[in-house]
Amino acid sequence: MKSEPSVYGIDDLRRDRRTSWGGVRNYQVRNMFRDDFATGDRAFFYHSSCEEPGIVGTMKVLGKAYPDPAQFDPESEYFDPRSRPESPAWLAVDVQFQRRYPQPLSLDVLRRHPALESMLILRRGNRLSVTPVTEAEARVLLSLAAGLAGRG
DNA sequence: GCCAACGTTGGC
DNA sequence: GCCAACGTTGGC
Repeated sequence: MKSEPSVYGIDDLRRDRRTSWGGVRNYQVRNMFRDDFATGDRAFFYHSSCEEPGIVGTMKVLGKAYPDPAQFDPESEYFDPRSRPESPAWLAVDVQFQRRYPQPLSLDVLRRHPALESMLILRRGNRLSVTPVTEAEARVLLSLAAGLAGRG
């Protein structure tokens, strides 16, 4: 799950302990929230548009997706006048802070790893702020992350 | 339903 | 700031 640290980063999540991951206005992501997210799922936190893009930690999904309240709030930048409460267009999920890596798993490192070659988030032109990670990819990422800790 | 124009994203 | 790449929009 991708976010710009200048907007909301891993340190913000660590401080808040948990947050509503909303404001996503993309139908593919909406569908993933709706169909693929389950309580207890784990997710990687990715920093984009920053000095060192990469995976900076992990979090846990706290429950099923629910209507993103911001879509009904005219004051919100995520307001969607076409959305109706009886058929909400956009969803959000609650996530809980789990871990912050001592240093980011940099985009460079991720790109160099053959086992991560087909990860969607690394694909050129990827537009999705939430992308699936396979079991095998997750294992590789977690072991790379474990390696980071040692270098402290 | 097509498709060009447009806006946004994100790495560099 | 640039630019490639994509999703969305809207005219037809």
